[in-house]
Amino acid sequence: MVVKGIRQLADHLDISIGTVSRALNGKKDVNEETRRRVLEAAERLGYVANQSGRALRKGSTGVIGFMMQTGHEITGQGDTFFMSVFDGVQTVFARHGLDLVALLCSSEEDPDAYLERVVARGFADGIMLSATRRIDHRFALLDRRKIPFVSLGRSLTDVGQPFIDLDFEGMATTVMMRLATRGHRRIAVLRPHDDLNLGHVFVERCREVLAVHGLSLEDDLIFNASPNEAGGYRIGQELARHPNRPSAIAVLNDGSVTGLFHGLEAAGLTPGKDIAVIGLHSPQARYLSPRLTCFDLSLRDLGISLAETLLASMPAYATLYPDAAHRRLWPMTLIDGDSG
Amino acid sequence: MVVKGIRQLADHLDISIGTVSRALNGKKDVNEETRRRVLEAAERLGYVANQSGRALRKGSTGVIGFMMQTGHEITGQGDTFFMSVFDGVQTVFARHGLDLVALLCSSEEDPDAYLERVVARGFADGIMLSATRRIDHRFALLDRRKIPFVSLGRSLTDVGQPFIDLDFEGMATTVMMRLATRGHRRIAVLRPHDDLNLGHVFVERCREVLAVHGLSLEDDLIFNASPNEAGGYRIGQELARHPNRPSAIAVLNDGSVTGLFHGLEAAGLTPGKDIAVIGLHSPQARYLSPRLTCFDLSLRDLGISLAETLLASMPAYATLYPDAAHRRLWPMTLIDGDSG
DNA sequence: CATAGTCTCGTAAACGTTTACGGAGATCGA
DNA sequence: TCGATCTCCGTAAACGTTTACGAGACTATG
Repeated sequence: MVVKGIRQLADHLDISIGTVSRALNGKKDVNEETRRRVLEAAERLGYVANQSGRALRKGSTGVIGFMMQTGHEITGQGDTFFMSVFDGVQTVFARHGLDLVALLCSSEEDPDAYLERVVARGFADGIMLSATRRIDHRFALLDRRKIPFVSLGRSLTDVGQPFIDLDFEGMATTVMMRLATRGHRRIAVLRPHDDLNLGHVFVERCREVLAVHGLSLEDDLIFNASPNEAGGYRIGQELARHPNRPSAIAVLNDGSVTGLFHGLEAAGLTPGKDIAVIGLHSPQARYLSPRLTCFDLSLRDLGISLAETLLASMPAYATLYPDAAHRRLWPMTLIDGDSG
Repeated sequence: MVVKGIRQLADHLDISIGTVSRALNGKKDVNEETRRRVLEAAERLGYVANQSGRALRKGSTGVIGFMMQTGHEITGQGDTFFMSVFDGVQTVFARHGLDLVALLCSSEEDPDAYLERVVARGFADGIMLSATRRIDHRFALLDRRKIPFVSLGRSLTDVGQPFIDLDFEGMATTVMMRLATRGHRRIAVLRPHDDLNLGHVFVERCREVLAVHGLSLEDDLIFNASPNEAGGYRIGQELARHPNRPSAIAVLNDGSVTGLFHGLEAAGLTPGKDIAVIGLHSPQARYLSPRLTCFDLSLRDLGISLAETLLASMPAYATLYPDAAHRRLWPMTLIDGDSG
């Protein structure tokens, strides 16, 4: 048997709905014996408070939305990237009875309009943004709606909200120093869609680091490609027939590495020998040939930090996370491979 | 300026909230001029009906939940697999004002309890299941709660609900026939966690097909592994030192292929030469060395079909999809590669 | 015994929306 | 002119929950 409303549960117990509600919500002014009865009955009859009624009354939904865009391959993150981050986020949220859901915006719908709609509806108590663009209207939009949010990634158009981003500056420094000291003079960069912010941050820092070594990053060695295998393959081919071929390339597109290797090989070049390749973060790095030199980062921990940062900006939870990072660049450590 | 309730919007227009609501919802008994004014004002002031209030009154949320488990690598499908499916699902849902969200169940929470909680709360009007297990209590649970649902995958414990699953029988037939006629006598299978249903369906059909050729599938040639690179690597090593090594292997774990190749190579074996490898469906199939022989399937179309199937089982939409498939095995076509 | 305090519970209002119902005014036909 | 019909709109109830408020029954204290 399944009971449908608090009214039914209350009738069944011969108690008022007020007391039932208080018992279920752990309020103090309810007899322990009564509470036990209520809890037992709720468990046995499968009663769970209705989401809409509860949210309407409390003014909060207990839901946090992580916005993602389907179809489009835009982020450049690999297959299990988000699932690992989510797992970390959940660990934190579970402590507070919050639920994480992924808000899936179709490739046929305008992301800004989608987000505005979802937020205006009061669907979630907080929002997590990813795939942040250089010019990204979502920041101003969320700011106007006064909803707590955090972004996984930076933007030129942010509004002072908290964020966590990979430390692309640190990554650029590490990679360029390594390549320069190993004698590379012409270095290329492969980055995803130009609208995304991360590629710009990376390239900018690369230029600074290279300048110290008296080197520069040539414009014709900055490649954009879809963060998938086909994109990487195309660039591999392009590199091979480049009139003034670089001797190394830094790849921000995780999903492109396999394709890049293959594209190079198809053109007769051996990655790691004819051209050094350094990647960002690939779970399959150890299983490529040659083994990919790339970075290690704990995605689950990143998720935990992301969740804590968001909660710290929500009045109801702020005191619980007094020293959560407000804005943080997530450190990454290089792991040696055979590719560069 | 942003308006927060229908009351404010109504006051601003000097109209009753009833009329405003009717105007916004496209009811007929409202003057066209009035409707125009309401729509214009709502747009300008950024009013969108509150989710909780609307859902509470209407008894439906307009949300469909797709359940996924984070952390656990169990399905073997990556982010891009589901993102493609989601994109198809969305195209259908968008036509009806439905929203798809991914319900993310943490690896620390019991999936059955999680689903029960979400459904009992009335969070969604319909549910999509994936990563279906051989014995999967979620089917009975959803059946008991009388909520429309569809599963991407089969189970021994289903309850007659609609499903769509990959045609593992067809796949098994194609693969085994191909291998047998090419002279392979000892054939292995790599499948994900034993709890999942798909591996059993596949193996069963393999046995039947092989029997026709006077062959059998040896128990010690059926491998289980986590559907990731590490899992594949381990099996690669294991195959190499197998006392009676098979000459071919069918791999259901998409995420394991890279690792498998590497594991074999590390042990001195060349995939496609020393041992034939046929995969399931890998976006990077063309970019591996050797090129992976595997199957092609349109994930976006699968998503469309999945959505239509669900809607067909929901009273409110059933008449719109009179000939949606109730239970369907999704066809897959083999693409030649160099691996087997 | 009177009073104050404590514990427990019931009552009712409120959250924001949709919608059944009915009423006012306009139009129309006889 | 008078119903009848139609168009448009306002009123109020209902959805399921939480919670402020107050009341009744005890207990403690003097």
